[in-house]
Amino acid sequence: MSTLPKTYNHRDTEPRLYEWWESSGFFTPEIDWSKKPFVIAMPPPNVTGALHMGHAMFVTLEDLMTRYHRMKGDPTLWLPGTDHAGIATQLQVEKALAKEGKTRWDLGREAFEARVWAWKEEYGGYITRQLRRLGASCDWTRERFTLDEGLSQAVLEAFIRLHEKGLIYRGEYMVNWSPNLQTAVSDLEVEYSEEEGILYFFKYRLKDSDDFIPVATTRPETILGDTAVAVHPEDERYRQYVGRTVLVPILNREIPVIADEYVDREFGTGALKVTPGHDPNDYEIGRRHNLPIINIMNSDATLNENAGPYAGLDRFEARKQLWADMEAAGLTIKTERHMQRVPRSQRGGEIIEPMVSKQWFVKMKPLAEPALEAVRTGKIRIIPERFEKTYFHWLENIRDWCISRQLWWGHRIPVWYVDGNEDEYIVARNEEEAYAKARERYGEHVTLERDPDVLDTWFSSALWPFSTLGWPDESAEDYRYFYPTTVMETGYDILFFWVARMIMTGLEFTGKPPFEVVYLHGLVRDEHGHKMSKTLGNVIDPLDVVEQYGADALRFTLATGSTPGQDINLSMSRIEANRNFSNKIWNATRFVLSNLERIDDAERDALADITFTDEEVQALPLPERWIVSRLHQVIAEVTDLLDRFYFGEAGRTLYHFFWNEFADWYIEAAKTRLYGEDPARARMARRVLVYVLERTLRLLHPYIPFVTEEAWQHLPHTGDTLMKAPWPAPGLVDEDAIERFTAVQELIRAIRNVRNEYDVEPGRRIAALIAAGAALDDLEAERDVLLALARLDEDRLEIVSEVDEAPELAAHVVVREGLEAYLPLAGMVDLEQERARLQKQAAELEDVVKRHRARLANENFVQKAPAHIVEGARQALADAEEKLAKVRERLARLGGTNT
RNA sequence: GGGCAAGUAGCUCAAUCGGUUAGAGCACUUGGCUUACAUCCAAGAGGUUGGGGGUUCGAGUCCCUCCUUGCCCA
Repeated sequence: MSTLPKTYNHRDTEPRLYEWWESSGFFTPEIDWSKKPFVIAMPPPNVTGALHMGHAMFVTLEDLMTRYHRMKGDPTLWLPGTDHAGIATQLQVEKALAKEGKTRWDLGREAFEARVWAWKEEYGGYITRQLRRLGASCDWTRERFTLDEGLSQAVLEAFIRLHEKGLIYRGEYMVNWSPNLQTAVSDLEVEYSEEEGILYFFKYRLKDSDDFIPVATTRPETILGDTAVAVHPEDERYRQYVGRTVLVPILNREIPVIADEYVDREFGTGALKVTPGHDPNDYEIGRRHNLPIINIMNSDATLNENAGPYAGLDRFEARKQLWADMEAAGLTIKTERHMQRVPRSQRGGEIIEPMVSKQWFVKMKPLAEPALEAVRTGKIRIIPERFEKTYFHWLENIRDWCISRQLWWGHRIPVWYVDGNEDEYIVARNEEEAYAKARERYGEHVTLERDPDVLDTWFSSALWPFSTLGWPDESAEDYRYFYPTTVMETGYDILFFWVARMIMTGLEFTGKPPFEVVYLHGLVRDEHGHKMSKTLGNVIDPLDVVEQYGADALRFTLATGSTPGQDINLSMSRIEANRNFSNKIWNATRFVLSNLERIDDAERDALADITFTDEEVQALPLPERWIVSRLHQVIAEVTDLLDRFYFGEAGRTLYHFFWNEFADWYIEAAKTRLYGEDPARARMARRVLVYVLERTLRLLHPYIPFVTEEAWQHLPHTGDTLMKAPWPAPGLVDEDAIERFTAVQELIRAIRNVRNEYDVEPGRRIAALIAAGAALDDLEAERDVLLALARLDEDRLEIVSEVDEAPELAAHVVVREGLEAYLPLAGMVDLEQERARLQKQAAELEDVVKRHRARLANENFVQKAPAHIVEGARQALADAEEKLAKVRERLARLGGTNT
């Protein structure tokens, strides 16, 4: 033991233990068909991403659940993996190529894909190694990647089945176009920001007239794609123009004036230009009125030939030019500053252009219905509950999902076009099958060309809980045993992106909800609630924290510092405090070990698998009966809290128990036995120390796996690893012992308090006369504890049932009914000071008495409140009255005015 | 415009879906290296729970309203 360092060293310990756990196969569950497994599918991080606090958060919570259930004896699988992250990864590789002065087009599709795979091989291990540093006890032998052979099969199967059901279709619709990425993105991948822009007012001149309709727009370049001007049917100002023809500025194309109720008469001029090709609302209007759609933009957001003289210009350049030309032509009216919602790409941040384009979509309504039902009926429970509302609202208003992406990195859409005709196509599992089908339908000489697009990454993620377990092979053992999974734990920010879609696909393809519980955690923010961002420079790197304070400290902070669905502001001081907690555990263990150094083998063996029967607990002295009972209470409490997903509360309960009860009180009390004369008592104390410590390590292990395992390995134990030690079973709780030891604690605290108030040096032993009342036997028996913890003088400690003649020059404390102490602090007690002290106390007690009297005087309270509450109030009142009487009595004796 | 959340000690957070002295950690004050730990120990101070109104015997907790901040959706 003397070899154990004074401070716990997480830097050496954590990697060493992790390597040992993993190489020992502790993370891999054993399939036992007689038991229901506990399963979590890890939210797959981007394969080439870097670890951030969000990952640390999910590792903390999922590992906590995983370790807890594993110790409870459930076959537990936490299945890890990574996501190919189409856009993000492709961008990274394109960036690397750019440094060589190349684009993906220079390489060609095949070479580029090879390049991305090489990139994945090189950097793909980073993130998973980082997850290991946090202590993630997931089963790496089952690690999956969304582009794996198996998962790709699942994607194919899902696409084909949805297509066969008519739930996948291809069509030309308004989509969100990212000019930077040159791909369509889904509605969810667009964010709207409030920004100041300019509202441009201009004239729509009528054909064959000098008259004009004033129109306002935020995007003048779209004028070139206008196919109508719309006014409200009841708008007196413009009614006369409905049905007439106006001329598109500069182009002089003829377009109609139409009436539509959509038009907001209050906005701008009350007349709306309609660009069905480049605005979602206008697109709808266009459909209602059968307006032609003119696309004026190329995929890189330069204008195309439909823009006439502006063809080839960038969208913003064209805006300037066109406006200048219109000014010259006298068609402009004015410009105004204007707050507008700008659609920006969730990824790159560039302005998204609404554009009509041919894409693949999933029809969502039929999928959404069962998903709504599953949550409504409670087959899936969302924690915290309030997110159910958000979930319902989104699914009830769901729109079709654009799943095609004009990228090269991802699952290629399994569609082949026939003889260059995009309207004729074959859906197949591979080219061979596609040709076979095509030949059957179109004859021997058919040629096929595969759709160049890939699927949205979320399409494959949506299948994650079952694709990772072997689906579509429903006979796969893993699929049969581990599916459906138990808990889906992730951030609330991807409730729509991911969780809802998993539920929809799970129900659609497996007929079962993919999990029972959705547990949503909040975002990790900086100390003052700001979102961590590189530009703000407030990013806290989990790896730095792990290096400085240890993974345990970070985990405990994340686990206890938040409630579900609530953002957490991560404070370094809290992490430091939790690092200190690890150290506390370490040192308590060192203390216990130091007392096991000289014991014989028989005793050591007996300590290895220690339990206490109810009879044994009852036979223990008071402090031991107290701490063991408290341990048993804590076991029951923490187990219950964990089962109800109250991870923060359970963690805090353990922290408090370990530090403020076990370390601060029991260890101190145990010293009187360990250093005393009686070897049997010392042996008894060792048993209790080891028992309580070992069980508490088990309870804490899911939170702080490293320090607990390391400590446990040094203690006498059975089994290889704490990871697999059984979750502690509750035992006898002696409420009476808890109550009586609490009285002892109160007495000691009261004496300490007086010592402090009178500035007695901590080392000095003082005399005491204790009127113990009902506590007489306990105090007699635990005289040593009293002496040690209150620092009393052995020769001048008198414990009696009642005091007849109270000493004059002594500080007086009333602990509770019948329990008082007189401390004749030789030469230190000043009567004036003592009177003042007691008077202050009396005043406080009077307050308490008054409050309880008032409550009990209330008829309604006594009648309506539950009996135990009323009884509690009566008890509290009696208590306070008794104490007050004693204090007053003492005051009277000291000759103080009894105020 | 609609929805949701948050507002509690100087700071960061709790308070287990109504029960009475609102708890921690950090910071602060006083005193201590007491043979596990100064990453420590003992004692202490610090709150009208954002404002106002209501329901109730009883409200941080439920209802209404207003203010501030953040998020989601249109």
